[in-house]
Amino acid sequence: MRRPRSTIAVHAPVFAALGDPTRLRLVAVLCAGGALSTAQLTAGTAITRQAVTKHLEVLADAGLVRDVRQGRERLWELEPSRIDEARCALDAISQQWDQALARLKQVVER
Amino acid sequence: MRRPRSTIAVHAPVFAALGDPTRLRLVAVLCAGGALSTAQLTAGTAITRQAVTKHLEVLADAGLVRDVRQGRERLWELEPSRIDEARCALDAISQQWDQALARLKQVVER
DNA sequence: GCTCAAGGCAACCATGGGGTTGCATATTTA
DNA sequence: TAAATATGCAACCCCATGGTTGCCTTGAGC
Repeated sequence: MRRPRSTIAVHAPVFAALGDPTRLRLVAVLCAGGALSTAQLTAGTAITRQAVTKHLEVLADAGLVRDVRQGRERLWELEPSRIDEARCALDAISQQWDQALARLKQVVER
Repeated sequence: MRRPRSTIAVHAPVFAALGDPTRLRLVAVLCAGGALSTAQLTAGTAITRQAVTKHLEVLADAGLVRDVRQGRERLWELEPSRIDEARCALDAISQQWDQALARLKQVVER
């Protein structure tokens, strides 16, 4: 329970940000739709604009999303650089799991 | 903001479970160490056994981990079937992000 | 049977997170 | 300029979550 401490400190906030249904949905929408304003992202949601704003800022703090001011609008888009880091984190865990699965199979089939 | 609702409902809890540093560390330890007892997982931690138990049960509720009683011990191990589902979720999001990245590059390089 | 170690259970606490309302501010646009 | 739109800010609420302590139960080993 020692080695991956730094890795964990980096990746846990990303998972935490993705761990809310509303935020995961926002990410999905931004994946599909490019840059959208706060109002656009609020439309079709059952919650308030302020609540959506809070969620978007959580995603921004996790580095998953970025906001650009344009006139009176605040446009939100995926953060490309951080997204790749997040992908690496996911891949790392996937590989760990692969190895664990391989070990389990060995044990079972022995 | 409509289509991926069911997918999201399934995957968000998994990310939420991984979104805590303590739990992410527990998963890493179990990846590396096979089945370990609650006491073993608590050793080396700054928190109480009961706290560790709560975290492990959160992971179990998310389907990431499973417990097996053995004598007076409670052994914890990764849940193979659910782990694969989680991997699929991660891959799905990775692909979404890949597509989003591709679109972004097209826009930038245009 | 006794003793010790591993857990279970329940109560309790503090904080943070998800949401809301109300009102002020800044841009468009007619 | 006036009206309408898109946000910002701050206070406030409620409850889930991460943690703790205290005490009881159960299995292992002598």
